[in-house]
Amino acid sequence: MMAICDFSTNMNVSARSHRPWLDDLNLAQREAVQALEGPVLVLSGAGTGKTRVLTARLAELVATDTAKPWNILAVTFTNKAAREMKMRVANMVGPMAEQVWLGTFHALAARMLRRHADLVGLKPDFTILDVDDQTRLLKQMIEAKDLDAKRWPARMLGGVISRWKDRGLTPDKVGAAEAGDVANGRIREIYVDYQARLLALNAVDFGDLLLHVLTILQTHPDVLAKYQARITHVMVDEYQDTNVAQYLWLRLLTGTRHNLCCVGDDDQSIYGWRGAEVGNILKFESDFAGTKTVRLEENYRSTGHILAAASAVIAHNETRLGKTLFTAAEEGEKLRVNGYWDGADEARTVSSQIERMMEEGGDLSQIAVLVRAGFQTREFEERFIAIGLPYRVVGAKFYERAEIRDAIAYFRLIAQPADDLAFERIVNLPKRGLGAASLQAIHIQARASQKPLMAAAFDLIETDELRPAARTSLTEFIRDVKRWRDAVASMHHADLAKMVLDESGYTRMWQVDKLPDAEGRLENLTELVNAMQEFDSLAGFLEHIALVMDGDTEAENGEVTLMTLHAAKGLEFDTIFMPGWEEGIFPSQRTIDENGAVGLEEERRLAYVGITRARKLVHISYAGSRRIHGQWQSAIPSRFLQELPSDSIIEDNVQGMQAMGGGFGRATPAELADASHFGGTSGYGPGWRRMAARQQQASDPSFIAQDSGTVFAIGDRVFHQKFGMGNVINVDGDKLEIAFDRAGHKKVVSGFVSKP
DNA sequence: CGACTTACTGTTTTT
DNA sequence: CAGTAAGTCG
Repeated sequence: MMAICDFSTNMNVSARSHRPWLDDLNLAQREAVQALEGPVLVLSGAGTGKTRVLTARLAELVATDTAKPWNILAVTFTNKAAREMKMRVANMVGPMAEQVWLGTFHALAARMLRRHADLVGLKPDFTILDVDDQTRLLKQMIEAKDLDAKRWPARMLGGVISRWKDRGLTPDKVGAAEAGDVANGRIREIYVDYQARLLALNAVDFGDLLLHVLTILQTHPDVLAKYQARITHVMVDEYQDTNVAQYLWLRLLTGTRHNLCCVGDDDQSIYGWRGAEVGNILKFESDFAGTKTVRLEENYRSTGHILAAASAVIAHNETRLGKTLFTAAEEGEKLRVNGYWDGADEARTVSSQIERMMEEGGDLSQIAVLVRAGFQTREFEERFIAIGLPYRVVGAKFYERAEIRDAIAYFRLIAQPADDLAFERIVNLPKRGLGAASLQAIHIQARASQKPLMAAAFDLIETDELRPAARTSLTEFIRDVKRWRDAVASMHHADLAKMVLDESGYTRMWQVDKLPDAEGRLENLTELVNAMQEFDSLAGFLEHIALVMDGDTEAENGEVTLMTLHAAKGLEFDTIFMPGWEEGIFPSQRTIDENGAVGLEEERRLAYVGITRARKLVHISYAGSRRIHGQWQSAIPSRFLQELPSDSIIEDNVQGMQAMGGGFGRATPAELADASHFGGTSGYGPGWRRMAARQQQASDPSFIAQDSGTVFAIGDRVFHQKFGMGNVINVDGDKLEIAFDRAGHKKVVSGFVSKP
């Protein structure tokens, strides 16, 4: 600690002083850390100490006085990564770290754009729209253009436009061929209008943050020159995930100096569908002459078998730069590969395995279940709830919940009077008797007077355009908003937020709501208000939520983590479970349909990412049949299973899977597709029989007899081993929905509760 | 205008 | 199956 303080006050001699971040680096890491000038590409495989290299290099730049902190631009993709880097650098070089331009692409771009907003026709207080706003805006345009909204859903068109923005294409740069026949060839026209509409709203979408800055840098040499003068050294994390716009942005800022250090792993590029361009990392060396390439190949995370498995799988990809991971660690346990009868069987067995690990003194927070798609978490959640296993789902996005977005719309309307989208969202929420007709009238007024909806509404209530009831209601609404707006200056924004939610009737709307999740929504609102305390202004808070969509993902102790493979990137656990390795699910059928071989390779990288998350133990599994969209379907084990090296895995076919003829390797797809293969020797009946039994139970809405003979009804007082006392608020088959006194609302299988 | 019914459609999602 | 979006009726 002393050394750090010392150092921060005495940095000029530091080049020769002890630099602790250089200790314990391996040769390759040290090489990367000390290559301070010119283009540097660090290819860092999973678990090779990438973050360490990045932060050490940043410290080294400052310590050797190669660059002043304020000359350094360090870019990450996630706020989490930015936060971590900031913290670690601060630990190394002290408070100077504050001076580094460090943040996510979007946060840095937003900062630049606010500074130069006028150059692209925006005001500095522009609103950052999220995908939802974007979609609603496009929907309006599609309707206005008389396009078939079914054939051309707003979400899809939004996707097309976003991909263009990812590639740095403003409407004028989109080629005719590019547009193809999307929206009957009118997609460019929509793009043009959409951009105009955003400008009129003084709003930008995520893609615009970068695109506008790009435009500014390209068309205003003076502005560009200022940035280039200030930024002498650039560092980029997760370079394999950059899109073309980000690449162009980096190129412009790097100027002719080319002091650019990019760290990434082409084998972990899993965001291609979101516009990430693996090509960026693949062509780095030819892009920047004289590139020094450093490969980090020593893995400090996983055992030999895990590494061997991951390497074998990823070796099946054609398009890669190629790295050979190695470790000094021992071989460790072989990967377990299990086949199960169906999804429920899989969830049940995985849960038991976790329970057993717990009994043997394992740590739940060191276990993660990684799935391909979000919907797959459900089966596990239900099982975890049933046996009372504590878990958390990563990626349940707090700020995307309807009630949070509604509340934020209120705040936005207060902070940004011209925010038409916010106005539309809440003008009739809670119901104020302002339906489609009233909104229509406001829209007409707004268009005629070229004013925002709020201002137009104000004009409208002076006329007798509206029906008396609507007029009174709207007058009241406007009066309220004005009053809240006046209170901004005199109140703390968190208090104001609470007041707004109460006075608008929004809180009451949920209080009187009888749906079981209403209570949870109210809790979320309270949490939102609490979260606002942390910020020093309403505007600051709104900027934060626009750019930071990750809620509190703080890992708590004693919980199994349940998440998608995408969400797992960058994390590590002792034990990883990867269920659902079946054709169609993983690799995803849709990715293959849409992107063919390229898509398949991205899926394979996902498998690589998943396996390499584990330090000690990997459990991979698949089910013989699965219910998808309510239909039972037989499944074929994933092709990735065959790519696992037989020396590093143990096929542990359990529970009646002997009928599979020795496992996934030898059974032909045709054999596997025939569900009867699974049924023969299994102790479980055929799927349809269990289904039928379940449906019969479910048909009686309020009562159900359990094995124990206990009958539960709505209103019953019950006891659960893990959650304590509660009241039954809903009965659905053998699933009870219970309002626990202390643990909140949970779904519980009736066998796990008893009447006191 | 709003409550209710029927049809449809289901990935991944750092910001 | 289950959640949503559009459509219909009072």
